[in-house]
Amino acid sequence: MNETDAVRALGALAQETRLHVFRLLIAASPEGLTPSHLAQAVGCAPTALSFHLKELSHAGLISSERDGRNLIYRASIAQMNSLVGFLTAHCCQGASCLETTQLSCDGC
Amino acid sequence: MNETDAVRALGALAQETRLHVFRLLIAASPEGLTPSHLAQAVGCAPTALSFHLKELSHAGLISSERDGRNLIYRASIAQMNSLVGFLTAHCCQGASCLETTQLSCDGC
DNA sequence: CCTATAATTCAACAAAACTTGAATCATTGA
DNA sequence: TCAATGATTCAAGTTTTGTTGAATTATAGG
Repeated sequence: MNETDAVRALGALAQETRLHVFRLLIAASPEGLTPSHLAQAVGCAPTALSFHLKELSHAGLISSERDGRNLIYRASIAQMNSLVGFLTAHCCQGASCLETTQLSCDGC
Repeated sequence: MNETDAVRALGALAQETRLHVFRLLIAASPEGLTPSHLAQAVGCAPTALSFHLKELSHAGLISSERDGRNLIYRASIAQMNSLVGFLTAHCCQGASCLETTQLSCDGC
């Protein structure tokens, strides 16, 4: 994760609908959710949801897989860990800070 | 930290100049840096820097203190910890995830 | 093959964020 | 008190984001 990737990831999360979607996907890990389910859960039009899913996906924070007529979106825990690591690195020049550990999930 | 606060904090960090500034302030914790120093370090006009510092400040990610003619800006480690905690909460419904620890600094 | 469902893409518009230069405020020191 | 320095505010214009409805792609099932 570099500064450019971090800005993109942060920008992807810095929007009410997208943050809501992402947190639903985090909570629904590792099964994932379909766009129809997400659209209903966050109360937004399918077109708008697609736009937001693309933003999250482009930032590497979610991925998708087709299952028949449905798509299944899942949160990318690894990317989230990279982002958190990037944000908390080098505090106090490393002199007096404990580093954070990362999320470690069965099946994520 | 709630969803609204998180969107504001993420939005504050989701911009190249501001992320750069914030990371400089994290690395310079707990001493902090002046706007002149930051403007020179990130290569931006004083007016633009003021705008960005206000965004970060409004999001609670930094704070400032006057020292003569200078202001000294510092990163707010506590707010950063809250944000990271909010982002990583409820993964896998808590079923199979290790939580992250927080930054713990002497003097931050 | 045709229809229905799930989801996306596209183009147009509306809203929010960013940059710039000029003006203003606060502090220091002559 | 006046000039100089550090920093912010304001108003403008530009750019980037987000929303909407219509059209399009992909898949399943009759």
